[in-house]
Amino acid sequence: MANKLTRDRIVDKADQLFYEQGFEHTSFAQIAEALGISRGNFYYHFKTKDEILDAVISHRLVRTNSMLDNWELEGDTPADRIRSFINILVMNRAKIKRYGCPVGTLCTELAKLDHPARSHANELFTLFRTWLRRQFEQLGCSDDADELAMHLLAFSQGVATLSSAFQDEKFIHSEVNRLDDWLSSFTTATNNQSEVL
Amino acid sequence: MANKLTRDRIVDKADQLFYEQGFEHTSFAQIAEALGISRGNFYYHFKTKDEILDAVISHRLVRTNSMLDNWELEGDTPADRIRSFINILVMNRAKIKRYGCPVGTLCTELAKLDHPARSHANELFTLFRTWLRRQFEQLGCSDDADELAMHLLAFSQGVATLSSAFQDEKFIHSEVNRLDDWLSSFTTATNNQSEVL
DNA sequence: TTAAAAATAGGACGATTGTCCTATAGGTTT
DNA sequence: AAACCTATAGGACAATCGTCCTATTTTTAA
Repeated sequence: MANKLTRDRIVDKADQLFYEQGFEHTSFAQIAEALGISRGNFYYHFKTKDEILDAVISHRLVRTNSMLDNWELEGDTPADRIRSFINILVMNRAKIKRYGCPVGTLCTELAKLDHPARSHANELFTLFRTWLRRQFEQLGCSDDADELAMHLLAFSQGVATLSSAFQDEKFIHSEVNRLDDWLSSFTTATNNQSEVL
Repeated sequence: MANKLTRDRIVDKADQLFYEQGFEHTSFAQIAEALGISRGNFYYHFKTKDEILDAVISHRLVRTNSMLDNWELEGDTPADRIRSFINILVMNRAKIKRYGCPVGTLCTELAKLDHPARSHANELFTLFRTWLRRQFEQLGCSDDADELAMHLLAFSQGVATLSSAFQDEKFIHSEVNRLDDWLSSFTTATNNQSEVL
C-alpha cells in the first residue's frame, strides 16, 4: 500500500505548512511541490482543499489524544499531569515563538474564514479542556474544575500569542514558573482537606 | 478635499474587513465593492495592498493612543485605569466572540505570513504594554511592573482566543471578575506602603 | 501472462488575485 | 475661456488559485 504512504505524507506536510503559513496561505501546488508529487496525484488522494483540512485536524486529534494518554500514564499525581501540559509551552518554545500555538492560530483563522471545519478544529480545544478538567477534579477542585481548566487553557494561549509577537522565549519561561507556583497553591492550601481522596 | 474623505473611508472599511476576515482573505475588489468605488479609484489612493495595511495599522495606533490618553484622564487611580483596560474585554465581547482580539489576530496572521508590516503591527502590543507598565509602576509595583503588564496582556489575549473558540461570552465575564480580584490584591496588600504616593 | 485496479503525471479550465494603464469627469487656477 | 490638477472609472495584464480531466505508469489479482 504505497497509497497509504503518500496520503500520510500529504497530511503530514499539510499539517506542517498549515501551521507555519496558515491554512489559506498554503496552496495545493505548494504542498505537492514540497513532497515532489504532481497536483494530479494530489487530487487523487484529496478531492478538495477542505478535505485535506479535515484530515489534518483528525490527525491532530489522534495525536493529541495519544499525547494526553501518555501524560496520564507517566504522571503520578494530577499536579504532575497538569505540569506536563504546562511544559509543552517550554518544550515547543522555538516553534511557538515563530508560529504561535498550533491549535489557537488554526481556530482563530477558521473563525475569521467562517469555515465549515471550524467546529472540528475546536474539538482540539475541547480535548484539552476535558482532560484538564478531569485532572483538576482529581486534584480535589471538583466545584470549579472546568473554570480552572479554561483558565489554564486561556493563559497558555496568551503566553503563546505574546511570545510570538515579542519574539520572546524568556517570557515563556517566566510565565511557566508563575503557572507552576499557581498550581502548587492547589496542592498545598486548598487541597488539604481533599487530599484524602 | 473629497480626496481625504475617500481615503479615510477606504482605511476604515479595510480596517473592519481585515479584522473580520483577516488581511489576506480580504481583497482589493471586496473593499472597493463595499464602498461602491472602482478599483481604479482605489489604486489612485493606495498603490499596493501593503500600503493599505500600513495605513490601517497607523490608524489603529492613533486610535489606541487616544483611547489610552482618555483612560489616563478619566481614571482617578492606577487601578481604575487598569480596570479600563480589562473592561474592553467586556465592552467588545460580541465582536471578540466572533472575530477574536483585533491586535492579537492581526499580529498572529502577519507572523505566519512573515509580512514586512509585522513589526509595525506589534507596536500596537507595545503601546498597551508600556501603558500598563506605567500604571503598575504608579500602583507601587515598580520592580515587576513590566512582568505584570505582560501577564495581564497575555491573559486578555487568552480570554479573547478561547471565548472565540467556544463562542462563550460568559467566560469573558467570569475571567474579567477573576482579573478584578487579582488586581484588588495589589491595591490592598502590596500597595499599603506605596499608597502614600 | 494477462486483465483489472490503483496510483501518478501533467495539462486545461474558469475564476480571482494584485497590479497597472488609459480615458474621462469635476473643480481650481490662471 | 483655457489650461491644469485631482479624482474617479473601467478595462487589461500576468500570475495563481482550486478544481477537473485524460493519459500513462505501477501494482495487484486472476
